[in-house]
Amino acid sequence: MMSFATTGTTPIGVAAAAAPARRVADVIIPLALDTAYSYAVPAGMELLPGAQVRVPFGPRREAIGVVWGLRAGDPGNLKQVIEPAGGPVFSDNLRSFLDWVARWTLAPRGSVLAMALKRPDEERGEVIRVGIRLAGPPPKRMTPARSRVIAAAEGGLLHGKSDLARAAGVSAGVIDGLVDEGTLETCVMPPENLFPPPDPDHAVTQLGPAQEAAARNLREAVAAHDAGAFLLEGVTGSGKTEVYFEAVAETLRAGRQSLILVPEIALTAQFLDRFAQRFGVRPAVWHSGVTGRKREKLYAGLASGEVRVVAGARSALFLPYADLGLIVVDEEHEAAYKQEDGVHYHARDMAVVRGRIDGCPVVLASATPTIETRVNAAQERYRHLILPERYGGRTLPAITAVDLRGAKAGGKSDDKPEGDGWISPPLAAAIEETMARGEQALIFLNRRGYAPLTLCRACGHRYECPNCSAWLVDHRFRRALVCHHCGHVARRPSACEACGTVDALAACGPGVERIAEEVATRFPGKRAITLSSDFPGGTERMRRELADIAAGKCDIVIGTQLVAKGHNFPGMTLVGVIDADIGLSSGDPRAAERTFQLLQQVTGRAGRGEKAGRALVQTYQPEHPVIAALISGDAERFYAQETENRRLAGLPPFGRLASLIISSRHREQAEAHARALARAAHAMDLRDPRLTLLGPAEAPIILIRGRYRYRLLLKSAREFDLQSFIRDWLAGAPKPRGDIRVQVDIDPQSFF
DNA sequence: AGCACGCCGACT
DNA sequence: GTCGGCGTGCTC
Repeated sequence: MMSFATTGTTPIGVAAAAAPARRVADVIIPLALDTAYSYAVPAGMELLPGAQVRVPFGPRREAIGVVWGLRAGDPGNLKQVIEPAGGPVFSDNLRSFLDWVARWTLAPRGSVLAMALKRPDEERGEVIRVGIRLAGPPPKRMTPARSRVIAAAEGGLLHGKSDLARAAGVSAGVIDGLVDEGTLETCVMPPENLFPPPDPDHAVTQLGPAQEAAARNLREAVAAHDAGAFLLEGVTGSGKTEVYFEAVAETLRAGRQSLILVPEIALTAQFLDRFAQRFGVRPAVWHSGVTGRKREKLYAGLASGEVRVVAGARSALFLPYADLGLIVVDEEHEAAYKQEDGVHYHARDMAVVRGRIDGCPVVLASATPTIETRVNAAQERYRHLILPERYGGRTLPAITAVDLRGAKAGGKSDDKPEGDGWISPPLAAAIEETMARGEQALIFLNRRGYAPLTLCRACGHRYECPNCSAWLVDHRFRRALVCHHCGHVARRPSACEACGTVDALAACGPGVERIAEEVATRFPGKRAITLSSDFPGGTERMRRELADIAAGKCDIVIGTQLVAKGHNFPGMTLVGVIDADIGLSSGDPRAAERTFQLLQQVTGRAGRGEKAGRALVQTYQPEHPVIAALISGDAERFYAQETENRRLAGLPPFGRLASLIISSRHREQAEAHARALARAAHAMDLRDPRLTLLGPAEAPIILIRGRYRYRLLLKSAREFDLQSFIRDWLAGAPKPRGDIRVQVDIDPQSFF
């Protein structure tokens, strides 16, 4: 059944000839396996290192893997490579990069390879596209629809059938009729060129002096194949995009490829059109939603080098480029660059590594760079390019705090919201004024649902998630209680589940739905819309609503962090923040920085258009460094303080944070193993103070996709090799029994 | 990730 | 007796 009988033995007829090279291929299979498996290379088979091969795997399976190395050696009774599998050859650079990522993330090499092997499912034949062109005399009976079609088909050019029908405003039936009459004829259209080459000199932009200086630096780095990272920092509207477009242009002139990494939500038509204005065509786009034939063609086009510029989400970083000459990471600070399932990696950092390995510059662009990137720039690991000015002298919105503490803390008591409302009198007045001027207002509250806590008025029972003991959030619109950690959904009961009292559920605290209710009663007749990630009707409907808002068809927008990024609302002149303190006490080491950036982004939504904007920020902690920095606009000082805090706490970028994720299908097992590891880590703290166990010993266990997960947080001094420590530790720790898995996330971005 | 092997409860 | 549930471990 297997080929053991013949492997290692030369077929009789060839035996007398010179001994054939005995070659062994070490192959990585794109499964969660770290080891390379060795296969005999049959005599006469041409194989290069990095080639894709079909190999037997297990008793009755085949797999497509990548040759990680070729060596001379005794094939013994190894199985044989079945055949080369076509597709791009993975270059030495790419394999080194994938190895590096696997080592860094402690992920199996096969899992990392799988991210680069987005293999087309099947080689499918070219679809024949039917074209239509004008061929004969006008039809005997002319109708208005028919004349429109003929007018649209004028000039003898080829038209796609559906395109032509759309252009003429008729159905395909009219065209079929004209084909039958002989006026039109069908023919085979040449395959569509999906990726027309961008033209570096299509529409050269006039740059300001600071932009020009930055662009010159980037052009030189591209031309010199200078493998280094740049931080390109500039406030919104300072022209960062134009500057890195110049680096893309230079890469195009050199005939090499550019990768522009963009957070997936920012891959909008707006961004692509901006590229098209500069380069004549839209860039190729890669993200999880690009599927089927388009994905296959793009994959092949990148590997052949034919596709010159790709704009992609983080997964685009792992593709087999033929000749990568530039990587741009736009909006470097975006948390979307962190992959938190499967292989845990941060695309921004991996981009810098790929640039090193491939020998090309990496540009990190942001208006609000993260602390780690700022420090890398300050320590001159990254070169720092600054665009200090906003285009056209437009000003940033004026931000004021609304002190909610009331009289006892010295604030003005009349600033507190009345009764059971959440909108304070100053904010309400500001909304009134904005409405009176016919402008738009945005009310921001980063909390989905109606109320974050539900309890029974009769017995005080709190509704908690049965899986992870987090509070269940009241979603009145969906008539459900929802766990925001694990997604558990329960019907909203009418009687208390503890004491049975009917209609005694009390909602505590505000969520966006509750604010929407308050807006509806306080501003009757105003058109209001609530935007959050559980918006009913999906992305398509959301997109339409956003377009309506931009067109001014809405007076008041109530939203979660969804409204903070990406979308531009030109008519928005007021932003009200209901609770700026959310997130400040979350225990997340990045809480302050995160909150600051979020509030900066959302208040920055005011006054993007013609008219100046302002923002009112409701808070119980007006003196908190985050709020104070936001009000004063002194971001630099805030970052300096926050950097110092991190240094004192030994957190990134001055140390490393890692979380061990322990997961099992059985809650008790996950708990027991996590406790054992925590004890081991604690013992390690005492022996080696460079490594510390952080966070609450009793972290919640949460259920994600059928597995209970526990997160153990560690920090270590920068020079301490956390990865090798964890590897050794896992090797020495009592073997996890059962279905327990341990994963590692270096520099995790979020903590519950 | 599959797929086989194996160890327990339910059935012709 | 053996069919099949899924828990466990291996794949050059």
